[in-house]
This record gives sequence, C-alpha cells and structure tokens, in this order.
Amino acid sequence: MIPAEELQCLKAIALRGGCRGPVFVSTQSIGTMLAISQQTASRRLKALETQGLITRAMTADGQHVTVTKQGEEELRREFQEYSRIFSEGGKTYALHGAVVSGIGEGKYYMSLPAYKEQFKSHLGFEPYPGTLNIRLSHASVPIRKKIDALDWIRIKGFSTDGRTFGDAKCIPCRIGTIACGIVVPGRTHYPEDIIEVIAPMALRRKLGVEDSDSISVEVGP
Amino acid sequence: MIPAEELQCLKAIALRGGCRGPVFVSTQSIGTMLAISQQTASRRLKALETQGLITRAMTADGQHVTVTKQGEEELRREFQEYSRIFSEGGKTYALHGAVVSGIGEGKYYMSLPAYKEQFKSHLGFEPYPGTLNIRLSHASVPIRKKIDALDWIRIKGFSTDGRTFGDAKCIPCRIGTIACGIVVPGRTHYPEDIIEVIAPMALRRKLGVEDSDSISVEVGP
DNA sequence: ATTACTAGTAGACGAGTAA
DNA sequence: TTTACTCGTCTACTAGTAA
Repeated sequence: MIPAEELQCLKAIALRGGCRGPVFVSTQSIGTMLAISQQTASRRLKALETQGLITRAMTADGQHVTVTKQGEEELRREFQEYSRIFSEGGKTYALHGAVVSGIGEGKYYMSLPAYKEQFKSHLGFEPYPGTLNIRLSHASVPIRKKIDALDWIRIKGFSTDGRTFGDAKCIPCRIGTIACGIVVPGRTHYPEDIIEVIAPMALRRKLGVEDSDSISVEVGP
Repeated sequence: MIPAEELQCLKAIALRGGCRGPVFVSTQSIGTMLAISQQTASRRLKALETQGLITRAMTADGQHVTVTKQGEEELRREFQEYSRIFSEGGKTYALHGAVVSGIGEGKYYMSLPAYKEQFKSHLGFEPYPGTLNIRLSHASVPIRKKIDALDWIRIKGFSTDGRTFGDAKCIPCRIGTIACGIVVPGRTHYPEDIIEVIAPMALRRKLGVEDSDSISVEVGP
C-alpha cells in the first residue's frame, strides 16, 4: 500500500491539475502546500516517480509533473472509499443506551389530543401515552448530535385554558422492528445524552425492559 | 492541518461505519488494517480523540469508537477535494510537444476522398491534405495514454484498386482556437510520443511554426 | 532560481510488558 | 484478551550546501 503522506502529495499534484496535463511545480511550493520542508517534498516526488505514479520533466526553475494512469488509479481508489463513507444509500444511524425513568412529563404531554393528533398524522401511528427515556452511551452522543442535522418533523404548540404548550420536534426511528419516534421538546435545553422515544404501544412492556437495561435505536430511512 | 496518517486512520474508522454509530474496534485490528503496529494504532486513536475527531468508550476487550461531527467534517473536506479532482466538469487534457516532420504519409491518406468524407462528417470540417506531427514532451506521454480511454471516432477503412486501407480513429481537439483532430492509424503500432493533427487548413502556415517549435494541443469537451 | 545530496538529530516506531 | 506505558533503535526529518 502507498503510504499516506505520499498519497497526500499525489493528491496535491492532482488538485493542481496533474491528471489532465503536466503542471509546473517546485519542491518548495509542494512543501508549502503540505506544510513540509522543500527537502521532504523533493523526496516525496522522487518516491512517487520511482513507483511510477508520476512522471517528471525537470527544468532550471522547477519541474513539470504529470500524474500517470497508475497514479490516477490510486487516487480513484481513495475517492471510492470516501464515496462509500458518504454514499446516501440507506444511511442509518444507530444509538445505544440504557433505559432510564423520566419524571412522567412525557406521559402527560402525550395524553393531550392536540399533540397526539399531530404525531398520528406525521408518524403514522397513535402514540401510547408515555415515553421511553434512554440515557445514551458516551459513544452515542456524537451520533445524537449528527441526527440533529436531519429532517425533523415540527410539532406545533398550542394554547388552552390560559396555558401555553410549546413546539416540539420528532423524527421516525425504530427499536428492533417497531416503528417509533424520538421526541424533543422545543424550548428547554434538553440533556444531550437523553432521548425520549414514543411508540404505538407501551415499549417497556412490549420489549420486556426495565431501568438500566441496554437498548438500541435506529434512525434513518 | 491534520496529519495524513491520522486522516488515514480516521477514514478507516469511518469505513467501518464510525460516522453512523459506535463501531467496535481494537488497536490490533486498526493496526492490521493500516499495516502499522498495535502500539502505533493506539497512539493514532489517542491523537484523534485528543483533537476531538473521535470519541471512545473503552471496554475490556476493545473499544467503541465514534466519529464526531468535527471528524466527519474533516473527512468531508477530503472527499470534496477528491471530488474536485474527478469532477467531470469540462475535463480537458493538455498535450505539449514540438513540431516534427512526418514522412508525408499523412498528406497522402488525407487526400483520399473516402477518408476525407468521414473526417468531414465526424469532425465538422474538411481536413487540409496533410498532418501536423508533434513529438510529445516526456511529461505529456502519460496524458496521451489517458486520452486513449476517451471516446474516439472510428474511421472505417476501405479497398480500392486491389489495395486495402485500414481503419483509423480520431478525436476532436483544439490548437489555440482552431478546431482540429488527432488521427491515429488503426493497425500499426504508433510511437507513443507522436501525435498527428489534422485541421481545416495548413497548420504550419496558419500558426507560423516549423520543426522543433513548441506547441500545445487541448483535448476534451 | 531550482533539485537533491550529506549530515546530524528529533521523534516516530515497535518490542516488551504492566494493568 | 485488551490498552498503553517505557525504552532502545532507527527511520525520516530539516539544515546546510553543491550543482
């Protein structure tokens, strides 16, 4: 396998157009580009040339460098790996955590018809009045943050009897094969390691879980 | 800037799904994957964690690693650079070389109506009976090879007076703003550093060039 | 200006090993 | 099994410099 630093150097040449024609570079300019010394840049270019990944034509004040077919293949292989990482083909996120007890607030809110109806129309099921609270593992917290960037459904707040109920947002998810939803209250700053899950039925009973049992939630298409 | 080896390590984690959830890895398995020692892999992971590019949850028999939002941004930045290299947006190839004299064969072939007509219909101009031969610079030869992979126009051979004229292929190109074409005879093994260019007019006269003058040809959309 | 050699050194590497 | 420490080696870096 070609070392990472050499690949980086090859990429720099390609970015300057080295795949489409000879590009004029100096070891100095490559060095500056990659934050290495001129001498190291010189060694990198020599190594790439030896491996047949570039060809060089030296001049008095620099060199014309061209990425060979083989060099381009190396870059393309790398490109494909990155494509795999970012391909949108069924991109799902996995959250892991442990069941915890909430303070029963969820149960109250989910019993309000004005909320209930909105969840029903957007998620496709009538939510059981109650939420399953999950404390995310340390490792899942960054994933939770990325999920924030996805498309959430806006649940509108309302006022009744002189009391105001705020907005919320939710996103479909799955626990095993059960279609569920993650609900996040709109205003309050929620702890970043807690999620609240709603479902068509009482999840604790259905899944046979209780506090501190570990559980996985899948978000995405 | 994040060092190339660390980026490589981050990429390896992402390839295992580290952007979408915690993935179970060991420093041993990462080491094997990247052809480095377990100790070095350990150092890499620590460095990535310190920079906030991954989070880790250690267990007795390995660790759950997650790529953070920031880590994913680094990867995405890299991905975009590769995308730039391979984006098909007006990909043109530049060939450089020096004018040389051919043996007058081109002139003869280009005067044959059966060839002439095909060039006219495919390239959109009636070729001047003669070709401009160019000896490519050392640096341009790898580009010449890549151009082979593009879509060439097939020029059909024919027989007349008991003599057989072979197939050829050609591809549109430009010298400055003049629409030209590169012609390659079908059978013979042509020198890889020579190209033959046809145009609507006598190129030597039009461009005012003679043997050993340097010249550039552009191929592509 | 360049490239790239030599020389000297800093630091990265892997072996061994503790936890 | 792991992770990650220490330690000795040796690679890979940069400075200086020649061509």
